[in-house]
Amino acid sequence: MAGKRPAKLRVILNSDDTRKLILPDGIPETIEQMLNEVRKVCELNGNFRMQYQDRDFGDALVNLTSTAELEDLTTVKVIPITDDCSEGFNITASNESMSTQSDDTELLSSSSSTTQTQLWPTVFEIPTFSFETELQLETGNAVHRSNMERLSISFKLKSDILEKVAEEMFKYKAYPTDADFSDVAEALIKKHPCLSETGSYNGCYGWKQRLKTKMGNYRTQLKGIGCSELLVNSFKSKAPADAMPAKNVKKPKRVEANHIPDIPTGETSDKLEIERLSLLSEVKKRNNRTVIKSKMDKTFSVRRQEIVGKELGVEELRERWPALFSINAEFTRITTVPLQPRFLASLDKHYGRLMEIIKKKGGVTGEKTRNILEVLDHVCTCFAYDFGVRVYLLTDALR
DNA sequence: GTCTCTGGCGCAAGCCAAAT
DNA sequence: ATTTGGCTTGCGCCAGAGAC
Repeated sequence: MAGKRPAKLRVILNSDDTRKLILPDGIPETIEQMLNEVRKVCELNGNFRMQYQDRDFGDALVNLTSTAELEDLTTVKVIPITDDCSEGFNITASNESMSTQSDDTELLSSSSSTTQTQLWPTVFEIPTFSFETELQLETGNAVHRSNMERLSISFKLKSDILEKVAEEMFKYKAYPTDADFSDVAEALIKKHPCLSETGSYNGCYGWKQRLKTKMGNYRTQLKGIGCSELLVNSFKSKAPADAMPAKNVKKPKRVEANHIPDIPTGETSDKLEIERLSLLSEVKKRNNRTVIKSKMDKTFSVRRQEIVGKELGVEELRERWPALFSINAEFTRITTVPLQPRFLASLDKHYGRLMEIIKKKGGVTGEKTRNILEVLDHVCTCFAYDFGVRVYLLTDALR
């Protein structure tokens, strides 16, 4: 809100440099005046633009397009613009945590609440916390620099840190690995040394464990509000009527080629046959991944019964379960691991070639084919169970 | 106005089953 | 035996109601 009342703003230049900007004449009326004021007080050179913490979005940083958005005690952030129009921090430290992420990326990622659209970063960037938390961390870091004293962490502080970091991690992965958690915990301690802990070799083991717990709780929370890709993995989604429904659809162990799970409670072979028939038409529709995914999940048990019990041939199986032979859809269905398009394309190619060989000759053996099978088998072991069906069939066909 | 009680809610951590 | 992930538990915060 522009006005003539004196105002104070918190200006973030980088992680180690946050300043207080006093505006005796109030918040300027134009962006240009605002930029000049910051440039003068903070002694900045070069071009930059600004973002501010928007209360409407839980204090997330939003591009500043009008000074009317600002009020007394607002936190703003300076985003330098280099000559080639790309953004980077040439004012001070170039590795500042938020600097390399453009706000466009931030906006896109925050709007994508149910999918991980970005690859895990080489260097994980710790997000900006709430004003209160940042203030405490800033003070804590200053104390830590002078006497190595660690910050006493309140419940609220811990909670805010875990929440924001979990949100940031979720942008990349719903199920981060142990190594990912290590990366993030280390990044957290690196950015805020006052958070380091005694009792572990790198001072961040506790944070790693807390983040694991938080991520689990965060997933539960998201499931509660209907995050589809997490619901797929929950026990309840497999058989809602039972308290421990996972018992009803037993997952196969590794390399368990003859795995046959029971039909879930509340389902019958007839009902699942109807689902199978509807799948035949669903696979012909475009952009129908969600429906196919759901129906394929539902019919997993009967499918396995056919494959293992009835020993269907490849062609017959293809006719009955066409979705099983659509690699992209199937892979996306059975795994939450975001796969790179190149990787998928390569698998698609291998799989296509194998199918061609089998179709033309049947029972073909050979070194190349075996190598391809090895790749597929590895992928099946690493990523999925249902996909193993294909490897099982192909192995069978090549005998 | 303020103090106390209470119920609801959110959270981190504990627990347990399943997978490896 | 260890790890992983979902579900449960218990603690603490907070808002609202009621007593003084």
